[in-house]
Amino acid sequence: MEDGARRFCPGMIGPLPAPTERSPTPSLVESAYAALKHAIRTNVFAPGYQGSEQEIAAQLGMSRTPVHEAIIRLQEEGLVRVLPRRGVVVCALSPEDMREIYEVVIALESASAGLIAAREDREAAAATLEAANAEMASALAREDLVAWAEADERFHQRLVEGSGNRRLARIFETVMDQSHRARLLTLRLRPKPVLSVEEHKGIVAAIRTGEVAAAEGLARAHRARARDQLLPLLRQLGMRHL
Amino acid sequence: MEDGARRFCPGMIGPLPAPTERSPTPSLVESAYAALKHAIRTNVFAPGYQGSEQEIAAQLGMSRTPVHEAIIRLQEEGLVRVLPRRGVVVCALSPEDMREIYEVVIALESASAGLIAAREDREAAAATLEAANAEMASALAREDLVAWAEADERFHQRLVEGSGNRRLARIFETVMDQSHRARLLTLRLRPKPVLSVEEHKGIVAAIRTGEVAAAEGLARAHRARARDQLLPLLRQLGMRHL
DNA sequence: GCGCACCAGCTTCCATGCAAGTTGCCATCG
DNA sequence: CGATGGCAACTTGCATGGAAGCTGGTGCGC
Repeated sequence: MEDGARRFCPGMIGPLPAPTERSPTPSLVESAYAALKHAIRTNVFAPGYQGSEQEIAAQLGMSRTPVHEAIIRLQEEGLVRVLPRRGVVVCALSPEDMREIYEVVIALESASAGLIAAREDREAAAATLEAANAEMASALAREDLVAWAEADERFHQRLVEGSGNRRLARIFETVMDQSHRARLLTLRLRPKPVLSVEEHKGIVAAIRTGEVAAAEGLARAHRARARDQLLPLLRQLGMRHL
Repeated sequence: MEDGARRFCPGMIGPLPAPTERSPTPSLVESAYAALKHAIRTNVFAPGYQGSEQEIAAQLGMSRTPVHEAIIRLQEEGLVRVLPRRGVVVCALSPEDMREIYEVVIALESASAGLIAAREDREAAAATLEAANAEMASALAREDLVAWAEADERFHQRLVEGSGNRRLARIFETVMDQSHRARLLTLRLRPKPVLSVEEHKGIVAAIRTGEVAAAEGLARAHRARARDQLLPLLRQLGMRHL
């Protein structure tokens, strides 16, 4: 931040989060990965953005190698694509992509809800879900859409983490990373999400009573409704991608 | 294979598939990735195997860089782990891991079966599924367990590909790669898989008639039974991992 | 005999250089 | 004026060398 000569250009990632901090030696690859992912998630690198590793490396103050390796990871996660000898581009999402993502999310979340409902210690998970849901209600009452979205993300994150299945949670996280931008951008285009809190309550209730099938069904219905609300909106807006 | 001077050593991957072939320039990274993945899947690199990039690079006849990048991809897929400054080790699977994998597979496959059953062109998918199932029956009649396993893999692969959801199929493939070894090694320990063909027929029938819920339920039940057959076996054998 | 500090060897991490391939511009020709 | 050939700039692919760090063994002290 204090590196005087550095000019801000469109698409600037900024220097490394904390170059001089005493963290447990995060490797440069790790830093580049985190910075790039953050830049993509927050739309600093918009979909379709095309840049060279050289240029990104310069912005991050490191050489091409760690940037190259970070990009390989991001490509594996479906966030960017490397065009050989042409540069790296940030992947855009078509409505078709969003449909795919919703189908995967529905499968994972409903399975997770069922798994939690079948656990002995389901009450603990239910409590943390309820807390996140309360934050959503509070944010909605304050008309704070950003806080609502963050709490909603927390609710769903805890829903999959509560399953006790790390693989499932990791896959979910990857898919959600892909669609983060889309949710962010449509946040203010959608009708106010008043139904979510109630539907979440239903899921939590089914988990509490150990009704596996009900928990699965409600989790699925919740996402299906959200999908049916979002997809027509995207198509209607003629969003070819993003 | 004919490259005379090359000696076979334990854990030898073999030289690149076809060093002089006129393929459309598969990059060295791609070659290394494919070779390593194959070596892991076929147990040439057994779980727990620990080696250095240098050594692998020498076996593949390339420098460290492409090997390093291939390993990053494999790590992202959960097949290996890089211990900084210590080398790379092939991940082992605990019974716990297998439980996780089955849960994810059940979620993805049942969703996929439902999606196919809801498609207009479900008959085409049903036909290819039926063909794979016939190969399974034939192999079983010949007592050819390896052929049976290959056909079974094809059936399930087509089941997820038929969903028309590329992300779902890719995730499924990654998870199946992780568990390929385990299936391979327990193939001869399990009772003969006589039920599979019949259960597959049930799934295909439900798809044909467009019974979404039935297709989902049967796909789930099929994998759940396989899991309940395999997991106790693994624990019973005291398999701490693999 | 036992424990601890040190050191040698090995490993990945990262920077850099060269090579190969693609793009787009520009001069040249029809 | 339009089309085409070639060249220059820029890109990633890959090799290699130095730096930093972990491990395991060795020798010293107790």
